[in-house]
Amino acid sequence: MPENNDTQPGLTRETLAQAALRVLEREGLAGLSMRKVAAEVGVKAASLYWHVRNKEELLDLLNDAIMAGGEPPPREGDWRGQFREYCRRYRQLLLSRRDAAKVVAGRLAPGPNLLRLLEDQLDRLREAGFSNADAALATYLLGAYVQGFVLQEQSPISADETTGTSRRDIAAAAANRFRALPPDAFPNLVALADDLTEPSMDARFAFGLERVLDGLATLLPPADHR
Amino acid sequence: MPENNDTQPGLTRETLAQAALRVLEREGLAGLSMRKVAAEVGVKAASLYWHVRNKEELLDLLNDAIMAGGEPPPREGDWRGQFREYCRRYRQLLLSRRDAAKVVAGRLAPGPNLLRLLEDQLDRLREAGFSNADAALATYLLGAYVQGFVLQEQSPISADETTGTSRRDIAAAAANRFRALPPDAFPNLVALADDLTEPSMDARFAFGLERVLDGLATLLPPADHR
DNA sequence: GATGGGCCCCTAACACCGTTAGGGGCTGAC
DNA sequence: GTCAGCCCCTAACGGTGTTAGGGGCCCATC
Repeated sequence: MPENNDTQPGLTRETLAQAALRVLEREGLAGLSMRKVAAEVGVKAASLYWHVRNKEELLDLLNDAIMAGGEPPPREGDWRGQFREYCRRYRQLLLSRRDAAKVVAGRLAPGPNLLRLLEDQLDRLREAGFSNADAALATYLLGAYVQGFVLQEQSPISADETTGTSRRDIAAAAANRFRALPPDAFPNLVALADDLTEPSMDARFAFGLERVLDGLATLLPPADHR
Repeated sequence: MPENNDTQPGLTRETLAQAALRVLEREGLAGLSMRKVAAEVGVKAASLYWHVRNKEELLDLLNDAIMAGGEPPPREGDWRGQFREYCRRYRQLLLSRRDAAKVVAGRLAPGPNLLRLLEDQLDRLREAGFSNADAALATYLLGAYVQGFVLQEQSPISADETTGTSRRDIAAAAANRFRALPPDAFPNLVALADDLTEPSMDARFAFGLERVLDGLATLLPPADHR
């Protein structure tokens, strides 16, 4: 009653996924419950089990709904620029949805939208000159890095938008925590407190991304490195 | 009563962390509840809140208890061999504990054991010739990759030891799923089905790891690359 | 010796969770 | 008219994190 009743078919798995997405944005992953998703579509919790085997399956739908926002970058320039942009977009996609990294992270079952992106990546990697085996393994590497990075980035402590503490403040606080360690036991953490905390998340991500791309470049004949 | 009552102090945060570790091994992260951890130390759930602010804090303790098993590799050979072994050990540490990746993944708060390992890594990276800034960023990169990888590796679908399905079987099943896709929409997934599913997890991890190490090597003057 | 205060655990309860059993309308086909 | 199917409901089960309030026990202080 309080929410949507769109077209005739009443309740689709697609409608459910969209509702789950809205609940996720509003309440976070911990607050996403069957009852809330049901209420979002104007229905009681038990009714969801007609459309979905269990919550895990709903999370699979949610996962695919998140990946639906993924748009491959334009196919121009060298492979390196394309994949830099690819990873940049993937990170932004995850950051744009609350707790998206946690939803996507442990989920092996690839939905249609992930398959679409995977297919496109493989095509570009092969065209760039990578062997079939290297192309396949490269997609795993890129996915693991981006997901692992955003998972840390999106962790609750660094993403509290509630309080007025800016990113500069929490970085400074972290630096002070490093500096306060016993210098004889942790000389490097004390000395590098600024280096560890000062770079922005964008800079940290870009650093790792360039290293990964460098590493992939060594698989190509030297002429194609860029 | 059913379980431990060791030394005098009765119940320490350390004792609690060890109990949580045992419950995690037995029931998995989803089955780890305050009540079960309490029962493991012979106490009722509400009593835990004397020692711990909430479940999140208990998970921080658990996180540190997992990281306590991390042992830095011997300090011999070139930096590259040392960090290859470092990441190999980190992966094995996470794999050795049920759901360890999920526990460790989103957790920013570094416990003493993580600080100890971080300190050691920074020391080796600086000694290898990396700048302070590069050393700091390199630790983030290595952590993100290993955690991201093991998180996928340890995901429930790939880690069902209950059924008798061997790893070969589930790999073959995944390959068949790729091959069954419409070939005009997913030509690369169909063509590379074997390349995507055949490599063992060890091989996939090693591939990505070598790429990351290659990428880090480019930051050093060419003489020090190995 | 009595008294108080910290420590540490308890019972009871609250609101919420995922999931299942069983039932009831409503629609379209035969 | 009847039957099957779809789709939703109420009610309940056992489990969850967390809090309120209370009660022993030990040790220091008056």
